[in-house]
Amino acid sequence: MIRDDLASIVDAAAHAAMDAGELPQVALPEIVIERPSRPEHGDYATNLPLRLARAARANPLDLARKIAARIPLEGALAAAEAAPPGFINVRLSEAWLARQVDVIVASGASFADAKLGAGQRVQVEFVSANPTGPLTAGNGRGAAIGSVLASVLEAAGYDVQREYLVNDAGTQTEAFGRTLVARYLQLFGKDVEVPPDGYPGDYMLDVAKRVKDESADAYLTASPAAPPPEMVLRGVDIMVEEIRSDLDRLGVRYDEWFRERGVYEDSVYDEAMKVLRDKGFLVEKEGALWFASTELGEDKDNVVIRSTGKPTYFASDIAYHFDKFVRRRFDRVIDVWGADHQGHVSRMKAAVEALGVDPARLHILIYQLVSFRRGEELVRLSKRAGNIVLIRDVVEEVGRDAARFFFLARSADSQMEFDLELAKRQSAENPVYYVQYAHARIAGILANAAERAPAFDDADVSLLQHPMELELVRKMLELPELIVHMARTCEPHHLPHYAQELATAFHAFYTECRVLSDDASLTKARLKLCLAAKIALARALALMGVTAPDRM
RNA sequence: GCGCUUGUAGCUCAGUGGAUAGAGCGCUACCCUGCGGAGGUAGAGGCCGUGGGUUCGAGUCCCGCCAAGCGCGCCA
Repeated sequence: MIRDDLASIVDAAAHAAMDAGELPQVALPEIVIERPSRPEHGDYATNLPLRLARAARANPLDLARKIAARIPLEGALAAAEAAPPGFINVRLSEAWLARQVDVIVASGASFADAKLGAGQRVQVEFVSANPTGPLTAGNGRGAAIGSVLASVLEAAGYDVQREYLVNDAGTQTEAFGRTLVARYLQLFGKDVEVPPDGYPGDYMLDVAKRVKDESADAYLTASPAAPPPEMVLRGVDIMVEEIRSDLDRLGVRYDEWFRERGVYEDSVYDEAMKVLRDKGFLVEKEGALWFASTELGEDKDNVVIRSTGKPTYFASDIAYHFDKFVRRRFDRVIDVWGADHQGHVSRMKAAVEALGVDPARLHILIYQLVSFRRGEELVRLSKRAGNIVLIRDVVEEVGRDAARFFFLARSADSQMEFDLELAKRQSAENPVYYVQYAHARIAGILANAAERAPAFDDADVSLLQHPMELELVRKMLELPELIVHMARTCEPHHLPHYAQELATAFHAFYTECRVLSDDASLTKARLKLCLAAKIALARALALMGVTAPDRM
């Protein structure tokens, strides 16, 4: 990648200047290559001279001149100029830029792939909402962030596994089971109330009906106080099917649906607890067993086994992470959690550390909650309230593509307000259509060309010299850099903005430069440029899980 | 009270310590006898919450304050 190459070129130039005695021998800081915001500052810039000035006790502009003079102008590089107060601005060769069209077309669907991950195994776990109800619209944000982050990591060269943790154990599952039994018995005309801590939503009636259809009166003697385990499991399975289909509507797929119950059945839990016990992290107080997280700098300890003898959710989460790191040996694990879980981040990291795993291998990505409104009316999100917005409703209202684009376009750190009415009303003005339109427009031109223009495999791309043509190429070349940046920072929200900029660059080119003309050579070159732009747009859209239509 | 996150254009939001802070929507004025006008061009609109500090340089880093969201269970 040109940006990384440039860093080593600058590094070499600085060393060459030192060896020549033009600047004192000092340790170089990390070479930062940035993209200047103003075009007259070139394609890339480095502030190395400014950072070096103090140690070298020299004028930064002077340093810039000396280092710039030693940057070889060959291949991709056309100019390296010192600029006050001490930048080196680098300009790419226009001939080289034009040649990249051939490179992009040749790489096809793998355009912008990077090797950052070097095949490391990464797990991205996201959504993992309790299977006690259908997914809420708020879960959609986690789904969009998690799935796109996974795709980005894949593009960056990681071996990625997408996982959903199904919480099929614990108190909430028990409440779900009690509700299921109550609803089931009601179907037989029995006078049984849904327990106060249960789930009153109508969907539980549907679950109960399915259980009744499948098992008839097999559970007629069951009591809400003691739900039959296999009945609860069947109910959970039905709920998971629903969740799976909700996610499918959003275009989200998983490699693994991991059952929380599994950590108890497969001795993972016992092993994880043994590790903690052996290391002295488990202490008994007040009749319960605690994880001594204070020893790792936490401000308080946390219960892992209740005085009733039952493990807490934290205990199974510890076992679950033991499974991820020790059993399944992922190099890195990324958990995508909603802000309501943010209080668990540091204790989870402490637990992982206590298990003997470097906590840096665990990245917990917190996204702020989404609030929904319809015009002026605020919509409360609670599975127990009737007024809930489901992800399937959002997808139905605004469409999968717009929903994903919208959820994705904001940084995970910022809260977002989703006005369903606005999203629906403005759907034609939604940026996602702008991007898709650019793709469809290119597809239209290429289809048109297939009929009345010659094949362009042998196009001479060196004819691409118009500023708009080169601007479009520059924008395409940002994608590989962006993928690496997003993979490093776990920030997929840059993708929608990039896609929009790329679409703008294409529209600008299209307005300025006629593609199909009497000039056969230029027509071929521009058709090839169009194809390259289509490839780049399609890749950006594919990473977002948004369709790239040929017509709309 | 303590912790995490946020505060940038009328609205929704971008902005890897750099050079004159950006986009979309909305608003104003333009551009169709040629490939898809779901397009393009131009303009108005900003004490980047606030007060200090670090730095050659701060929207970006540090501290205080104000405001908002979310946490602070032997729930998950």
